[in-house]
Amino acid sequence: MHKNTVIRPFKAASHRHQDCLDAAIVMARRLCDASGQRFTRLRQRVLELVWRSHEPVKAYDILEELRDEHGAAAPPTVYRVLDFLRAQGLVHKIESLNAYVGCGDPGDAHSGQFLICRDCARVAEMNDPELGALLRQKAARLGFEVDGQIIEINGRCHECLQQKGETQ
Amino acid sequence: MHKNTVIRPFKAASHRHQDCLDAAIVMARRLCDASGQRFTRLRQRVLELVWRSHEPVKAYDILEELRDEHGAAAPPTVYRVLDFLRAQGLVHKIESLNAYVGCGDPGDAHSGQFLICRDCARVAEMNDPELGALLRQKAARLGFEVDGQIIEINGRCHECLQQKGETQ
DNA sequence: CATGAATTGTTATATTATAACATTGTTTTT
DNA sequence: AAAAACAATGTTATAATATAACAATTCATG
Repeated sequence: MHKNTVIRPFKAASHRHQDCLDAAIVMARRLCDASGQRFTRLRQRVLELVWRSHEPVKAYDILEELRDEHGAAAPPTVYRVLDFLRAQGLVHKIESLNAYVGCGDPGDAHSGQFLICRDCARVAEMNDPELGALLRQKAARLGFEVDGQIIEINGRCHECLQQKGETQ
Repeated sequence: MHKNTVIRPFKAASHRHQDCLDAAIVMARRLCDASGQRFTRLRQRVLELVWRSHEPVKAYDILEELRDEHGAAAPPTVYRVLDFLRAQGLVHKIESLNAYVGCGDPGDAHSGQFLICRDCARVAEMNDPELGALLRQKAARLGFEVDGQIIEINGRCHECLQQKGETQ
């Protein structure tokens, strides 16, 4: 038995998303408590918004949402909280989209390996040690020492491939 | 004998960079001719600016340079040319930096695998088929079909690691 | 040299992100 | 509990990155 490398799968449309959200919040609170960080109302709310779905969320969408429910709110509010959540490993940035997703396995520090479906826009996360190891190995051949990597894979998820099969 | 996967190496400080530049321009002209695209003066100038060094170049830096030498020039001018050069495979975008680098092997369509030195800011490019294959394999396990990937590796290049050893 | 297509110019604006400083809230010390 | 120290958030302004929409120009080609 080995650890599953898919730490944030493509979930069936029927899944109970509230469970994803709840789990993320519980875990976040636990990690912040453990590391002496404050999991404030604002930070929780932003994390909830990032976890609103399995699609990446834009900073300004979060901002708009906050404005609706919370009055003021300006860009720094959102970016600061996102920076905090990223520093805690609770959220990843998808660089190629300028958007953010909840981490599928916070607590285990990692850079993330993302699968981005071009049809449904959902994002899955892997954390495959073989991939990381191979990358480090290839880099090491050039004398390059790896700190972290950005891996974002574009394509089509299983579900969308099936639907495509049906209609075409 | 196998094809070298390092298609844009970290060059020694002493290398004749003019050769890099010349080679890029010659190759670009050849490829554009072959595919019936026009390698205009503007396109050549932007490509030269991207190849000004082995560090990624920002769109607005190119814009400023164009303004100095060419009068007008507005953002769309630069972005359009960059889009053209990317479409021809002559230039890659480094997503995590919002910056652009010349492709080390134009003509061979690929997404690129970049090594980014956090000390000297230079970028090397690999195109390792094993990496691509492993990624596709891992993705395929989830039923995911890969179109392209973004791989950007942060760390320290050989040269900077050595210098670090000297001074610390 | 007229025409149509591609390229570039121009103006305006959208999107993403940070700097700098003020205020509020929370913990710690006294 | 008051004061000090620190962390978090609010506020205002602006920087950095990118695109939309339409006009003018250039260029191959008939």
